[in-house]
Amino acid sequence: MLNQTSEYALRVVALIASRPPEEPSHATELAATLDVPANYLSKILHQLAGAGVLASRRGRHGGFVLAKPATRLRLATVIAPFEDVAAYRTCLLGQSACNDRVACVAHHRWKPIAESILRFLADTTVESLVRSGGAPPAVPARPPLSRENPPARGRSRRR
Amino acid sequence: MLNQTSEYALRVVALIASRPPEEPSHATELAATLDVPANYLSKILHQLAGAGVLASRRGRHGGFVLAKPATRLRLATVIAPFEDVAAYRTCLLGQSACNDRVACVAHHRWKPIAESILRFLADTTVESLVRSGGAPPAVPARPPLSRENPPARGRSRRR
DNA sequence: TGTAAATATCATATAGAGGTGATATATATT
DNA sequence: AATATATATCACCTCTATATGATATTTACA
Repeated sequence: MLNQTSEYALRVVALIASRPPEEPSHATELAATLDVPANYLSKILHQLAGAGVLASRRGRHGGFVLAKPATRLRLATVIAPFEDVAAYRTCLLGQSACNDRVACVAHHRWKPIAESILRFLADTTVESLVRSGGAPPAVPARPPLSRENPPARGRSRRR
Repeated sequence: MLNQTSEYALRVVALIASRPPEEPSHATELAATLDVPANYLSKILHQLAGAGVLASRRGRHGGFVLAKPATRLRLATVIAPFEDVAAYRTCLLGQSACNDRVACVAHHRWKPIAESILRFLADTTVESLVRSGGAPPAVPARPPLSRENPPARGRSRRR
């Protein structure tokens, strides 16, 4: 779904966000914890610092911290340096001329899904991920797809 | 979203499906119509034939037709040879251990979206795309995002 | 002031996606 | 049987994501 680099970026930012901001995290330790190539992660961290997502400090007692509160960090912002997020707005079939007026054959069916992806990335904060951990959200503010997603007639007998 | 090859596959299958099945479509003509590299498309067509999506006939008056009715061709089937569709079921953060029990921090928020993508690919038929063309579905079963997407409250006074 | 500990940067490697070009093979028509 | 018109197949090319490894630079502290 996302490219590898974006995945690393999200994971490392979430990890940093889960730690007390007093002492910065070291690149090598982060890499070991996440089981990600250290040198590669270094460059990602550097790019995230350049993008204003992280702040870095060099030298002894250096490391990385969030550049701003996790409550104000959106997933889209974190992956923006590595991924063309806006591309999800575009045509499923990769056609340049595809919009509400001149649409590819999939446009009207695909659009709501593309929008839900974009909204997820644009609205979800790093804080909300870290806060809930792996647990289901305490207040499921949004009954996920209730009407857009009628009871799956026929083929899925879920449990 | 999809890789280039999958996009070509969907487009070419939709194009073939839009034509009378009596006379098969030629690879070179399809490539020209879709503005896709001819040699590359040839290989894709061949793979689609191998996958049972298309039927091919060699020699003069040869070409490609659908191997079964468009009503029974799902998008997921068309792209399956080129894309690991099941990967969308997996973790947004690429973590191998991520499911309802042991979840990554994004799992419970991401899951409904991943499922809507999978459902779209698994349920949508080639016929439904071709039938509607680029037009919005005749019966707009779904008022797009009225409630899920409230008027951007608050933080939007940026510039 | 020297040194250890950290980030920053440079140079290179590798595999796979996407693409090109040429040739082999099958088939309908003459 | 010959030929034109198709698909099938083979060999190769190029660029980018994903790394790997080494070195340079900054900083805190003994």
